[in-house]
Amino acid sequence: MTASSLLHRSPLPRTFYARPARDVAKALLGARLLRLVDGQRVGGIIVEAEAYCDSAEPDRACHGTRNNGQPTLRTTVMFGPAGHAYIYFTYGMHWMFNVVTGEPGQANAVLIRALEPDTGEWIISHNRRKQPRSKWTNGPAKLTAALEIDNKLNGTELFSAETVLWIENGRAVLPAQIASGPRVGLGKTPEPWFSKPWRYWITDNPFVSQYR
DNA sequence: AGCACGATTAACT
DNA sequence: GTTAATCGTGCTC
Repeated sequence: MTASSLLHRSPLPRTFYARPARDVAKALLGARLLRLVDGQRVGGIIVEAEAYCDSAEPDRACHGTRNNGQPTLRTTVMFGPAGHAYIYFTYGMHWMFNVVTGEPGQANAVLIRALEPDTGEWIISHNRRKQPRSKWTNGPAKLTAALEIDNKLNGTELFSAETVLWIENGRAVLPAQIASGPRVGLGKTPEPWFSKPWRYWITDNPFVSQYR
């Protein structure tokens, strides 16, 4: 393998993201999330994702619904154009990676919850040392730690030619292999939002997050 | 100005 | 199964 092939990028186009979050979440299963770290590609196959703010009525689980549905310093990117990275800090220590979907002015987004690592695994193993490979990227904050994704990448254009963070075509996933269920970690979110089946994952994939 | 909690994780018992 | 870690955000007073 040559040095130039290591740097090759073929990101999904902006138009891939410009549709409802649930459609994007399902289409992302099997795609490969990649991050350039010290000139090396690091990442894996997306195996679990959740849709937020994808309904006519305000999704009470969605950050974009807070502050009376108006953008804040934190959520501005969510309200912007599709194909950008919305990255936020939570629980005092964790970063979460989302892709912005839909039309500008709406706060649609998809949370990437788990990857099957397949690229630059020596870098992932360093970032996730002390953990077994099965737990390197099987959770939303685990994968950001593994791929060195933090606030410096908030707002990144995932489709630009020079991006250091992008998603490309990966593995084919048939509709029959996609499972769905309620989103994880919604806490006090009221019904019906608590139970909306807007979490999608690849059936039987061992890197899907474990706990509820 | 103060406060409760979060789109979680790892290390406990 | 239970709990500490750790702090920015949005909401209430």
